[in-house]
This record gives sequence, structure tokens and C-alpha cells, in this order.
Amino acid sequence: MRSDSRLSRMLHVLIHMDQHEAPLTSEMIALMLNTNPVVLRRTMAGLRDKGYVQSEKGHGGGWKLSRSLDEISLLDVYLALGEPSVFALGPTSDHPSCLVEQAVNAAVGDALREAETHLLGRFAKVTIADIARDFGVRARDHGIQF
Amino acid sequence: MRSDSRLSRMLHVLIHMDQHEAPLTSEMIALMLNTNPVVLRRTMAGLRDKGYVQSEKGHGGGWKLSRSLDEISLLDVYLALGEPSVFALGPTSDHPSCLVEQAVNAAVGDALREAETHLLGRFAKVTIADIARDFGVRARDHGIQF
DNA sequence: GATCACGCAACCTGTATTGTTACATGTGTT
DNA sequence: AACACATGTAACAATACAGGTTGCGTGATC
Repeated sequence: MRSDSRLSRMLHVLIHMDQHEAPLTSEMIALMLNTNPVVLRRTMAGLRDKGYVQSEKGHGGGWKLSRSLDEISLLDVYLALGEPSVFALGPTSDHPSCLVEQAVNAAVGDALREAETHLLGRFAKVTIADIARDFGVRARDHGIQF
Repeated sequence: MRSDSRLSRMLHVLIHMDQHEAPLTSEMIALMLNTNPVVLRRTMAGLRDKGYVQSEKGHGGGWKLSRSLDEISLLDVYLALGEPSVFALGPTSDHPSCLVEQAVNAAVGDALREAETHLLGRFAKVTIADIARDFGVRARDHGIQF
């Protein structure tokens, strides 16, 4: 099954926005991400609604951060995207009449729920600034080639 | 994103096979699972190859367990299905040239890998017999209506 | 030898995600 | 005021993929 890369993409964009003083247009960003402007706007809409970024129209317009990267956690971005489903594994039907199926769903569901809680808990502890710092290390290792 | 229900389905089948002395045909099982015989055989092939079930052709043929349910863990079934991807979330591309993207993938990848290790560790501790026991409890609560 | 059941490859389908087009609205430049 | 730039959004098209279907082969039992 193909995985949803929107979370990674948005983190990627946010860090680039932080490195760049002037606003970034959807077209520039789409080029970086190998996607297209409309899809990008669609995805960024969630972040805008949550107040993490803002967009401006017209000349010199585009996207910019409305708050510092250390005030945005990985979880915040995840939530802004509408809490996309974490797992590619799942139960059969929502309301099985078969008792065996119910028992199976309970067992698998419990394990998945626990794993999800764990993962989101970790997401909550990582700020995008943390990731940006790691980028700084990598850049230094590569002789600062931006 | 739509989730892969094969794991739950296989657990479901295995427990039913345990409750049933005679072999179950693909057609009967497909009927139970609301799927069709060919898809079922496709999925069961992995379990057969690992030696958890066996199939026989001709009259009175079908599928039966080749080992006890307390000797099969949830992890075993997962592995038999070819280790389907656990997460619906993922990185962008495998070998990004952008250092920001690399940092993002590292951060997200670490969190996902940890969550996966955790989840599979839990899968390893649950046998299908455990789930079958829970089914027994549910059946008793419902006046044993099989 | 007729029927039953699995094995497997090739193809079709339904649907969710992603990409595209088109047009409206707002903003800054000339 | 006219124009170029940029986002916002709806409607539609293309794509990807899990699941479903058909068809034929093989072996087992009756």
C-alpha cells in the first residue's frame, strides 16, 4: 500500500520557509517537492487554518511562517493534516456480527491503538526546530552546500 | 487511505478452522469473510508455505490447521503475509538529495521504526489461542450461539 | 470418468489519492 | 485604471492498488 507522505512534505516545507526570509510561492514549493501548486495549497490549507503559516496574494506574496519552528511539534502538523490514518493494517468491518471476528478486532485493535498512542506521544515531543537543527548538522558535514 | 485487512481475516479464519473438525473449503471460508475463494487461497498461500495450515484437494478436501493455535503468534501470521507495511504514513522518496528532506525522513523514520518494533514485539506475545479464548468468553456472554 | 477442490496466472473493477484545468478573488506595480 | 502576480476552490481527469473475477491446470475422491 502506498503511504501518505504529506506529513514529511509539510515538515520539509516548513524548514525551508524558515531558512528563507522572503515568502515562498506555491509554485516554488511545488517544484521543490516534485508536486504541483494546487495540491500544495490544498495541503497547506490545514496548517494555515491552525495558524502555523499564513499566505499572501499578489506581488511578493506567497507563504511564510506565522510562528517559530520551536513552537510547532510534529504532532501539531499531523493534527493540522486532519489526523490521517497512521496504520496500513486494520480490521475487517466496523460492526461484525461474528463473535470470532469481534475477538480478533479487539486484539488487533488494542495493539494498534497502543502503538498509535505511543507514536503520537513521541510526535508531540519533537519540534520542527529539532529537525531543523539536525539539518544544520548535516549541512555542516557536507560543507554547507545549500 | 484504505487499510489492509488480511491480518485480521487470517486470524478469523484460523480460529474458525480450530472450531471445526472437518476441513473448510475455500468457498465456505470466502462466504464467512465476505470475499471470494481465489483471494482467500492467495492469502492462505503464505500460511501454507510457513507450515501453519495445509490444504487438500478433491472430495472432502479443504483447509486445516497443521499446528495448534497456541503455537502460532500474531507475529507469525504477520510474517507469513509477507510483512505488509504497517504504516500509512511514510517518507517522500527513498534517496532524497535535499538535506532538509534527509533530516525530516530521519526524524519521522526513527519514530515509525520505533513504533513498529514496539507493535511487532506485542504481536509476538499474543498467540491466536489467546484470541480464541477471548472468543470463548464472548460466546458464553451471548449464550453460546455459534 | 465425473466431480470436487486447490494452484496459479492474467485480467478486470472499485475507489481513494493525486494531479490538472478553470475561474474567482485579492494585492501590488506601472 | 490596467496589468501581472498569487492564492482559493470547485470540478474533473489520471493514477495506483487492493480486491475481485475468469479460466485453465492438477490432483484426489467417489
